[in-house]
Amino acid sequence: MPRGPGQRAGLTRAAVLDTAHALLAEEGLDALTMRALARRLGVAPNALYSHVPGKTELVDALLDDRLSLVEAPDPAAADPVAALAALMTSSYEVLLARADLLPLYLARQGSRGPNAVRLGIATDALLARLGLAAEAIPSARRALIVHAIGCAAFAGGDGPVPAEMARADFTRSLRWLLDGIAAQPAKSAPP
Amino acid sequence: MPRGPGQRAGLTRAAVLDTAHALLAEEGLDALTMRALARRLGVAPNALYSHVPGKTELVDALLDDRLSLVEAPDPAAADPVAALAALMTSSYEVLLARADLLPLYLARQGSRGPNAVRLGIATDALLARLGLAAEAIPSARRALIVHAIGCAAFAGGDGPVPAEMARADFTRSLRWLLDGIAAQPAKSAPP
DNA sequence: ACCTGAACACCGTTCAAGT
DNA sequence: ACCTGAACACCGTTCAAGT
Repeated sequence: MPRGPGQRAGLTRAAVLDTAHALLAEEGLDALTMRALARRLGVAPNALYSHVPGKTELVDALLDDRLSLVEAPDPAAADPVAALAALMTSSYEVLLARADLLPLYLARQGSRGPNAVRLGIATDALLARLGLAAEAIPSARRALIVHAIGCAAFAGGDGPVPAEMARADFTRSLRWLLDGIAAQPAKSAPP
Repeated sequence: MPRGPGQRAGLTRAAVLDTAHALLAEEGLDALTMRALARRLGVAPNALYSHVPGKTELVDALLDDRLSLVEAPDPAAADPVAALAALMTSSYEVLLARADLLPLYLARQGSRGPNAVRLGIATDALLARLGLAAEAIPSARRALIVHAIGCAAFAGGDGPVPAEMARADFTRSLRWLLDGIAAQPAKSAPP
C-alpha cells in the first residue's frame, strides 16, 4: 500500500548515499538519476531533497566517500618516496572503481571533501620530508593528483586500451613524476 | 514566416558544427543541447539528425575539430624532446579553450578522430627519434596525452587554482615526464 | 534528401499541501 | 521535519508525413 502525504519512509542521508553507490556501481553514471534513485528507495523523486541538497552535492559526496577507503600513510615512513608511490597507487585503484565520476571531479579541481583534504595533508607531509621548499609542495601535490585521477579516468573508459596496460602506464609515469619531484632543488638544509 | 514541412533550411553539417562551437564557447557545455542548437539555427530539433548522427558524435567532432588548430611538428626536428614539449604545450593550450569537453574525451580514451590520429602519429615519430623501443612508444604517447588532457581539464575547471599556476604545473611536470621517457633503456643502437 | 509536427520516455527541481 | 502530488521547464531521439 502506498504512503500518503505526511507518512514517513524512514529515509536517511546514509541510506540515500548507500543506494546511490549501489546504483552507480551496478548501472553506471547515466543510470544515476535522482528519479531512478528515488525509485530504488521506494519514495517520490522530490523526497531526496530532504536529505541531499541536489545532484551535484550527491555526486561530490559519492566520490569523497570512495576516498575514505584509502588509508593515509605514516608521515614518518622510512622511505617517503615509496610511501608517496603507495598512496597514489592506492588512490588510483580505489578511484578506478568509480571512473565514471572522475571527469567531473577533475573539472572541479578535485573539489575538496573531508577525505580529499585528509589525503592532501598526508601527501604534503611526505613531500616536505623530501626537502621540497614550501612553495613547491602544492605544485607537486597537484601534479600527483592530476596524474592519478587522469590515469584512472582514462583506464576506466571503454576505449581500446586494456586495464592492465593502463595500470602499467600509470606506474611507470608515476615513477617519472616522483623522480622529478625528488630531484627538485631542495630548500636550504639546517646547519 | 515559418517553414512548412518539406521546405529546406539550407542546413549543412559544417553549419551545425560551427554553431555548436559558438554555443559551446559562449555558454558552456550545459547549454550545448540539441534543442538549443536547433533554436540557434532556426530549425526544429530533429532537423539536426539529417546532418549529425547524434549528440555523442557531435561532441566528438567538436573536440577533434579543435585539434585541427595544432600543427604537427617537423618529424626531423633538431631536438626531438623540444619538439615533443612544443607539441604537448600547443595541444594543452588549444584544449584549454574547450575544457568542458575534456572529461568526456578522457573517459573515451581520446576517441580517435582524424586530427587526434594525425597528432598521435607525429608524437610516435618523435618518440622513435629518442631511441625508444617500439613496444615502449605507445605507453610513452599515452602518458603524454593523459598528462596534457588531464592538466587542461583541471586547469579549465572552476576551482581555486588560477590558470597561470595550473599552466606552470603543466610545464614542470611535462618536463619530468619527458626526462623520464628520454632516460628509458634505448633499443640496441646500430653498429 | 531535408525538414516539420507530434510524440515518447525521460530529466532536475520547486511548490503547496498533508501529518 | 519528512514526505506526496502535481507541476515547471526542460532533455535526446524517433516516427510519420510533406515537398
